[in-house]
Amino acid sequence: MKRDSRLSSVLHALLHMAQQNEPMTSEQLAACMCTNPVVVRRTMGLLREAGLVASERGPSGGWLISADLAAVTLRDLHEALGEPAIFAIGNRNETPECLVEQSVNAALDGAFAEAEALLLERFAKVTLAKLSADFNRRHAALRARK
Amino acid sequence: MKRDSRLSSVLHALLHMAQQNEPMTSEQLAACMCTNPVVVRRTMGLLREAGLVASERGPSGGWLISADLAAVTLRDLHEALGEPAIFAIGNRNETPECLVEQSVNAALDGAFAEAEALLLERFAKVTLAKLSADFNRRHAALRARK
DNA sequence: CTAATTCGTAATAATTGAAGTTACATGAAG
DNA sequence: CTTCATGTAACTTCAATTATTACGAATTAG
Repeated sequence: MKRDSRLSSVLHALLHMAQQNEPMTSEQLAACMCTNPVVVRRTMGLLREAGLVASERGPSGGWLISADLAAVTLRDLHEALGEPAIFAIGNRNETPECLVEQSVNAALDGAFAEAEALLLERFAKVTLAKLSADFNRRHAALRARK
Repeated sequence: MKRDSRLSSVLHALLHMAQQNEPMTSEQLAACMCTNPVVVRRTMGLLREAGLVASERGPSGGWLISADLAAVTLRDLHEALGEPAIFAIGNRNETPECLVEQSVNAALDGAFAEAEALLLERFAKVTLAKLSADFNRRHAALRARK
């Protein structure tokens, strides 16, 4: 299974955007994320639908953050991306008649549900503002060492 | 990405095997799991390497559980399968030079590590004996209703 | 108005890993 | 020796993300 890295991608993009107040083009974002402008548009388009970013066309256009960094959490981003499947492991058959499989699924589903709940809780506690602050700390630390 | 359902599969197989004390052939197991005998052999082979099951060739051969059901946990099975990736979501780039990406990865990795730890803890608490007992309860309940 | 820029999006291919299939070798039981 | 079953290699299929190509639509500048 290929892992979905869109959450990581959009975070990367948003933090770069947070560092500068001018619109960034899909091309610029694609360059700093080693991907394709079309992929950027597709993914950022989902964030736009959720009201997290805005896009403008034409020269001097591009993408801008349109929400309060302190109010947007990783969970919001996960939801904006359509709540993709979190686990790469799953049941073979979600609606089994076989009683054995029902027992198996019940056991696995319970464990996965707990882990998912924990993950989403953690996501809900991390705001873009915190991540941006974390980045600025790292940046400052690096410059201090030089 | 296709989800890895091998854990679910082997659990299904093991519980069927636990219900009867004779060896079950790959063909029989494949039939009750709607899959292919070769897939069964490949997957069960991993459990054999971990000492959880034994296989015998020739007529009257097949697969047998060779461990104490009360001692084998879901976590053991997960490990026997080679600890496949649990999450379908991940970072784009595991070793980034970009400081922004480092902040992003640190935040995501922490959350995923916590969720994984919880899941594995849960897995470690579920033994095959418990699952088998759970199945027998369901089976008895169904027969009582009829 | 025209040209350049940038997003919007459809359609298609590449990529990745699990699962399925075919084919044949190996070993055990009778 | 024949039959039955596992052991495995090689290959194909399948599902989902990601990448790419191509073109349309909107906006700005001159």
